[in-house]
Order: sequence, then C-alpha cells, then structure tokens
Amino acid sequence: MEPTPGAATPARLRTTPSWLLTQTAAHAARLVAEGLGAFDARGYHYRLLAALDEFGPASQADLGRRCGVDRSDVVAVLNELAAKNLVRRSPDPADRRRNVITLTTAGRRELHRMGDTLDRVQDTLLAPLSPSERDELTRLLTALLDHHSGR
Amino acid sequence: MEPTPGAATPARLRTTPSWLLTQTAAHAARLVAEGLGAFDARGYHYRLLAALDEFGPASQADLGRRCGVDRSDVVAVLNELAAKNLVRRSPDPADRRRNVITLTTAGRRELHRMGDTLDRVQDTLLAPLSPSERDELTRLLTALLDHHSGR
DNA sequence: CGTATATCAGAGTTACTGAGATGA
DNA sequence: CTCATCTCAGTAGCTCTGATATAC
Repeated sequence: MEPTPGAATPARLRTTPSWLLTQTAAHAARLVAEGLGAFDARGYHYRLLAALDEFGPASQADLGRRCGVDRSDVVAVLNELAAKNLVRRSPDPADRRRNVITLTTAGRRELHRMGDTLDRVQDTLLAPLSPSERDELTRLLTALLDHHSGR
Repeated sequence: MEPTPGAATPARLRTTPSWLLTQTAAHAARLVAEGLGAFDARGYHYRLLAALDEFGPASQADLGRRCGVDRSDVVAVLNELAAKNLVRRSPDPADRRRNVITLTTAGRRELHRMGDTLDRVQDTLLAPLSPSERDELTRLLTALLDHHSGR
C-alpha cells in the first residue's frame, strides 16, 4: 500500500534507500501489470517468452532458472501460453524427462507487441528523469543487482 | 524468485528499468526482513514506530495514511506492538471514535535499535556503490517516487 | 544408487475488501 | 443522514514447499 497523498511520510522512511526502492518498485510493478493486462498476461508470461526468443527452445527447468520463476509456476504459465498457441511443448527425444518449449510465430508476434507496450511503460515510469539520468539509474541498479546476485 | 546464478537472464529483462527496480527491491526487502527478524518485527512495525516518533501520538487511521499501511493491518500490527509494550492505546477524549497511539519509552528504545540495524542493512544493500553514487541513486529514486505519488 | 525433470496439491504471506459497531 | 474510525473475517495474488512419477 502507498502512503496517501497529503499525509506526511516519516523522513526516516522517505530518505532510506530500501524504502525508496521498494516503493518505486511497487509503482513499476503496478504499471507493468496494467500494461500486460491488455494481453491477459503477467510478468511471468513475458519473462518466459523473452527467454525463448533470446535463447531458443529450452526445457522448463531452464526457463525457470533463467527467469527466476519457480518450477511450479513455470508449469502453470506454460499451460496458459500453450493454450493460446504462443508456445509449443514437445517431449525432448534426447532426454525424455524434459519438455522442449518452442516459441511459435504467434508467440513471437505477441512478445513483440508486449515489448512495445513495456517500452511505453518504461517511459511512463521514468518520465521525470532526463535521458542521462535514466542511463545513470540503470547503471546504478545494474551494479546493485550484479553484486547481490551471486556476483 | 531470483534467477539462479550461472543461468543467463534474457538481456531484454536485464536492461529494463522496471526489472532492475523490482529485482533490486526484492533483495532490499529480503535484507530488511532479515534485519528486522531479529526483533520479531516486519517493515510495518518499523514504519508505525517511526511515524509515532517523528509526529507524536496519532490515531490509527492517521498512522495508516502516513505509512501506507492498510487500516486492517494497522490494527493487527498495533496489537503486536502493544503486547510488547512498545506502544500504548488509549481512547481519544476529544473524539471517541479514535484511539490515540503513543510510543512508550521501551518503544522508542526498540525503534532506535531497529534503526541501527536498518542503517547496517542500507550499507549492505548499497555496498558496491560509492558515497556519491549512493546519493545519486537516492536522488533519482526520490524524483521517481515524488512523481508517481500524486506529486 | 543419487540426481534432475515435470506435475500437482497445498501452505504461507502480503495486500486488500466488505461489513458491522460506534460516534462525529 | 453522511462520513470517519476501529475491528474482524475473509478474499485474492504471488511465491514457495512437499510429494510423486519418471527418467538420466
């Protein structure tokens, strides 16, 4: 939940980086959810499609590891993507424990549409920042993420 | 969930500000939760105590508005804080719908201990950044938050 | 044998909604 | 009558756990 406008938030919070990060991230998540809502999709759907587009067909476990989506949720999200013919599931002949997940043509098209929407979302999110400030923010956050992700 | 180290994350995600924000915020939230765990507290507890310390005694509705905590959760969190004698609940003689919540001496002490812990958490969170980079990050995030919070 | 994959059912948390009782 | 406050009960979403079947 967000502090209601007009009610002063404690300075102890307002000036604390962890507070600023979690609050701005909440706004970012809301904007992304609104953007992807038009596709009946959530962040998970976009993440998996993006990984398939960038790295080609992959197993479900692989997708989960790359995108930070739990094995259990990968199953559910792929069910939804497959029902819309955005991905295809086929058994891996080389390792019969695995499914090979492939992006369909419709899936690639949908991914690019989602990407366009998310580009606009980034622009809304970063509206108050100049281009060089946006780059600087990206640089700083990348440094934090790299540091906290097993380096 | 976090991408597992060693598995390449799609560049589409890695370079997207909303992704960077939500991922770093997740790390921040985890570090804060670990820090406050030593006090059997969560972020909500700290927020309410900080507001009481900074603005003095307040009604529950007021605390919720200032700190972005739902009215319903304010009740539950104050129950826990009151059970530990960190705050006192007393009926407001001027408006008998309200409770006046007051920080106790023990509450103020606990808040300051929590604050020390959270200072260390900020330092861990921002470890890879120089002092001026930390200031810059704070400045940029503050600009975003101000912009997206009803200005 | 131990490890990895895919699946399902369900637990734990966080944020929120709705309704009731009281009182301004 | 309306609105605000406090409280409780319950919902919805997201993340994660545990167990199972299968195959390496």
